[in-house]
Amino acid sequence: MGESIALSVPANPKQARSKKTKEKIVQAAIQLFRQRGYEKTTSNDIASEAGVSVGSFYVYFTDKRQLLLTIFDRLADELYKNIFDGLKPEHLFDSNLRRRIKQAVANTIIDKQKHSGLHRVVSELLLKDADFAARHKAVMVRSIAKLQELISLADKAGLTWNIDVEAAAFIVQRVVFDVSQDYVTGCCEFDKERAIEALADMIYRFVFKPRD
Amino acid sequence: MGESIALSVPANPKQARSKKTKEKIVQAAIQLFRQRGYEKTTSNDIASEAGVSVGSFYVYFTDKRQLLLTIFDRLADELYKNIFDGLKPEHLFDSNLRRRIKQAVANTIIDKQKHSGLHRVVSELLLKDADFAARHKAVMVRSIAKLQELISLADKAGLTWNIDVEAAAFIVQRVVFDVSQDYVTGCCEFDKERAIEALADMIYRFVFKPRD
Amino acid sequence: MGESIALSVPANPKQARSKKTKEKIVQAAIQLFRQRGYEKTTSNDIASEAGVSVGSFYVYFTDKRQLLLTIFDRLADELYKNIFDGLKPEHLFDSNLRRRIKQAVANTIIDKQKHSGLHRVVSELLLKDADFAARHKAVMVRSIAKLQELISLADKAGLTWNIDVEAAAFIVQRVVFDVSQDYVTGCCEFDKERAIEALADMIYRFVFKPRD
Amino acid sequence: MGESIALSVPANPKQARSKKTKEKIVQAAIQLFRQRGYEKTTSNDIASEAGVSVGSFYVYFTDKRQLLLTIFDRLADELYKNIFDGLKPEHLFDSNLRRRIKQAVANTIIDKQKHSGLHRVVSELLLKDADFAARHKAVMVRSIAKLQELISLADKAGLTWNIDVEAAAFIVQRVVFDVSQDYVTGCCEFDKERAIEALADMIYRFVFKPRD
DNA sequence: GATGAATGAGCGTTCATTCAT
DNA sequence: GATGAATGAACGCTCATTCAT
Repeated sequence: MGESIALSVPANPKQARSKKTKEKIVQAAIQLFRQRGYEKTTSNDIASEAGVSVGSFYVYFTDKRQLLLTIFDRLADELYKNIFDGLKPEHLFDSNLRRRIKQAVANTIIDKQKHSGLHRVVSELLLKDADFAARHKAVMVRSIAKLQELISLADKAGLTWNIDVEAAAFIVQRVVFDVSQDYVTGCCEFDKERAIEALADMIYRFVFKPRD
Repeated sequence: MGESIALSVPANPKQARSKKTKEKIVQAAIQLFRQRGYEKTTSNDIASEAGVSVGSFYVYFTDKRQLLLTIFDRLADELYKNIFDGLKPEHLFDSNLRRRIKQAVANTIIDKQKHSGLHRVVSELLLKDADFAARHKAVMVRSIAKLQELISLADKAGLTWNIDVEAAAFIVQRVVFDVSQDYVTGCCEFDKERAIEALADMIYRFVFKPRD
Repeated sequence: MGESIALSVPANPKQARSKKTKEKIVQAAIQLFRQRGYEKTTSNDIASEAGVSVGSFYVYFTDKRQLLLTIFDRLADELYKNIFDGLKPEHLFDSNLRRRIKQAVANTIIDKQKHSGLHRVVSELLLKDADFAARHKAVMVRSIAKLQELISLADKAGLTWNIDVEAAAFIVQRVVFDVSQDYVTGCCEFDKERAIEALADMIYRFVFKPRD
Repeated sequence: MGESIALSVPANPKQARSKKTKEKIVQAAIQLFRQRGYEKTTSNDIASEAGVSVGSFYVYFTDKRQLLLTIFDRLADELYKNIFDGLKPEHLFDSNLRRRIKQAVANTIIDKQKHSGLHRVVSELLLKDADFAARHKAVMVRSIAKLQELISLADKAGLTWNIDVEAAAFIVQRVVFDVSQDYVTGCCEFDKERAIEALADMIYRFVFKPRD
């Protein structure tokens, strides 16, 4: 068809080139950040790895930090969705709630690992960069609030132990995110499948009374 | 006694002065690391804060990194003791096991907070420095092994659910250390007392069957 | 007439377009130089302000410097005319010679102020660029020669004190150009009208004997 | 004498070395600024010319600009003194007032030439750096005020023409400083002695009525 | 001719480290 | 041992200029 020909000949070939270059830089950055961390990766390194000049780097990004800040927001959104899309209020009454919890835990770990290099780098900045820390905190607070909503519902439905709902939401969120992060930092190695199982068990037994 | 004489009149006054200088440097480093983090603290800053010359700094330490490595080892040992000194095999059969667990959790958080600045700094390096990462991992592995020993005992005594002992040890250790670390990085703020309570509950319910 | 046809239908429309593009660049350069000075105006800025590509900039000008050099020549010619068109040998015997002098002084100051931004920029380069300095010097020398011619005539006609004609020409030229430049650089602020009056008085009393 | 021995063995040889290094940098800066101007002289160039490392440059000066700012203040003070130390109110009634004026003019030119390279460089910055411009303006204003004081006195004593005292002070100051600056920028070359003579004549005839 | 993405030498600056005193 | 002036490699970043389209 004529249309497919039109698609294969982009309106503006220059913009396509730009996009490609930008992507080359992003990919090079991800790779180097993964290998060396944020600080030890220089903008010259990134450009060189991407096969472009330093000048090009600064055409597309104001600096190293801004590159990462942008990526961070994307990551955070994706992660949030991956976790909570499979964890709706109605699921609380499912017979397979436990499996759902396990799935949410697994999703968190899997998602973090998928972008392992970036999560490492982000956490490197979290400790030094107030902006990163603030954004990260906001994401955590949002997740905790979401969990609290769910647990609170379960609580009202008499599904849970007599617990401190706020504290439970806080702890559960921390526990899942932190262990996921551990798999990212590589600070410990334990069979992922068994760890997920244990984590899900722990959360389930902590919050919910045994059913039937 | 000869010993007390030796202590009050050091055989070598120079060595005493050395030790004092070294300690001044360490203390200055701790203070500055706490305030500014590792990267933003220069060796000149440390020397200047300690009231010694940069030259002296390099007499006692090969570099900034080695100084931190030393500090790290001290920290790790102290933390390990604080946690496990109150958690012996015999405690498993105590009626107040739960309180013991809570105490161990509290100890971890308190200890980390006591040296909050340093833990931050160490975690800054963990992500970039293989040596730090390795030492840190070793400490984690050691803690996990210790926990596994305890849980295994409990398991054999029929105190626990039918659980994956290894996975449980791993998860419990991660959970406690990570949440403690969260209080260090300031990534989230929740009333410590309630968090400790929740964490202890979670661990207890996860591992142990309800008693009578 | 053929001429009017030629004007309304240019032989080569491309050349007309070229000229227009070139002029757009020149105007953009003038505006930006005025606002930011020479160094702080990049060639990318100029092209962008002119609404053309950097590439086009380099089609019409070898570089930023050459652009300014062109502008400089225009400026210098215009200034020279403004001053000396009202100062002819025959005016020396006019009864209103003093008014003529005042007018020449005023013209110099007014002309410089009209292109104030550009004169600033030119003087920025004068100190660093030998070519600019040389051209500027040539203009000065030409002005001094013109003045010397006039003063020499007056001298021969017995209108002046017994003065060093060459030195007088030199000083008078410097004085007028320099004070004009002061109003350009904004290094001092004094009511222009009174300054012009004073300057004219000074020159008149210096060179000419009182008349009648 | 013991004292001379003490003097030849400075209390702190390190401070002497520092001072020497700093001076080497200043001298190198002056030389290079002279040759290439401010912008074209890099801090690396200065360090290299001074035979020290870039690091040393930044030990003694926060940056290139601060180096020049410091020097500027010194220059300005010295110049002010050189001019006005020989031009006191009482001199107005001297029979050799004209010689005094000539001397002040000569001092200005000579002083500027003595530090010719620096004055060039300062004037380079005057056009781009608000701080420099402001400081320079302040010096000019101070000089004009001083001159106005003198001319005003002469005016009250009936020594002058019926002139606009403020305008006269302004113009005289500008004229002298600007012509001096011309000798610094090298924008014109005329025998200095004759130029000074002419300038002094001009000022004298402009302000003062002929004396007997 | 016109475009604008790409270039890369070179800038100002920092700081871990050395070494003459 | 102690000092601190000196070092210089290496960083992040700019911008005049080129050249494939």
